[in-house]
Amino acid sequence: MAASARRGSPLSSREIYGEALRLIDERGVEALSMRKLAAELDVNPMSLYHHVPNKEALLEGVCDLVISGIELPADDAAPWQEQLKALGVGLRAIALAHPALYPYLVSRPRLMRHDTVWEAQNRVLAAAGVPEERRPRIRNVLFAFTTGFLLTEINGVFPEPDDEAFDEAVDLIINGLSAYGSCGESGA
Amino acid sequence: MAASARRGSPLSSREIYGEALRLIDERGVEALSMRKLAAELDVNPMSLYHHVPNKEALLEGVCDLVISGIELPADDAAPWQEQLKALGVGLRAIALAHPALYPYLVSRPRLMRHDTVWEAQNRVLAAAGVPEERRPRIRNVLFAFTTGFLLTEINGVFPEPDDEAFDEAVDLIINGLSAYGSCGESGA
DNA sequence: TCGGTCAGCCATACACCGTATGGAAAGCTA
DNA sequence: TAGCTTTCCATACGGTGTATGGCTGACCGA
Repeated sequence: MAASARRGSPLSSREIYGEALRLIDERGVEALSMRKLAAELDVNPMSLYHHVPNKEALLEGVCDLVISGIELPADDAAPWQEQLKALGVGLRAIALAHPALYPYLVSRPRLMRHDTVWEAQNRVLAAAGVPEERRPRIRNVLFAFTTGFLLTEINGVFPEPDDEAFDEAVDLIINGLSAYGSCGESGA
Repeated sequence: MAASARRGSPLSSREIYGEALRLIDERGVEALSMRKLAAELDVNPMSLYHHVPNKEALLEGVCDLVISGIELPADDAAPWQEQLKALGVGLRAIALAHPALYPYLVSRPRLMRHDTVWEAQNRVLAAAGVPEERRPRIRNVLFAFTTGFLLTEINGVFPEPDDEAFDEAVDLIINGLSAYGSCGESGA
């Protein structure tokens, strides 16, 4: 492996994705360019193309990097209302950690199809008493509501990052889901 | 007003916005460029800048154009559940009519602060029995959920445009809101 | 040790983008 | 007719993503 003329070690796609994420977090998605990224890595722009097919794939890789780092609380002992909230908090943490990337992140199916998120949300729905055959669709709705709320929050459409709005949103969903169970057999 | 060398009548910002919207609907937001737009209008690219300060403002104007065309059903006689659904249907119509623009549309405060939408949603919350002091925040949540669902649907994250998922989403919100009223004084 | 192979890197170039600048042309007012 | 304003356009600059093709140095079988 020919080392870069300017760097000691050769590039890796992991390193590229990491630096791209850093740039996005710092200056926004549209400020990211292959040239700037290459400069930041002390490398010729075209060198990136030996590890990443194009910019689209670069962003995809950055999304994967973030998604792979998701850690969701999985406390099956807790009542489903608390689990639901914990799930929301987990997703919100990602949104707040990478607000610039988040709109891009939720605009592709990757996050939605992520196993950890899928299973966690499905588990909550089961605990809430949602009949199995309705779970997939309701879980899609739940996902859409969650990311939609976070997007709106991130985009600054709310007056400001608003913890109370978040609580209100969680409550609204909890109340909504309660009706799907056997009419009131809630835990907590 | 000097007429264009190539066209009969002079440009107008309205005409520019309209054509831009057409291009966006046809080929997507990122396919829109000042040059292509000018070509479509049979005009020199720089001519656009006499009616629109920059591309950012162009998109803003396109959003305003779409928003100004919103027609929401305002049937106060109907039970709030039906009004809520009608509201959702109205917003969904915009999303489905301009799927390419929609993500851009909801990423800025314009739509959220739109009077017609604001008042209609607030009215529904009032009819649902939500206490007045909690209405603004809950209406923000409602807005976020609605646009979030539509965004997810538009982005093709769902298997396909899914009317049943939409119904499920509406039901979930209705159930959620019902808990805010006087515990069960629902119409219809 | 030698020669071949090849992954990794880079220089150049192309087409496209948004738009700053400044000048030409057409209409209105006086 | 003179001047002013509005509209339009030609040119140019610095940025973008990336196609193309050449270089270089590490590895490997002989």
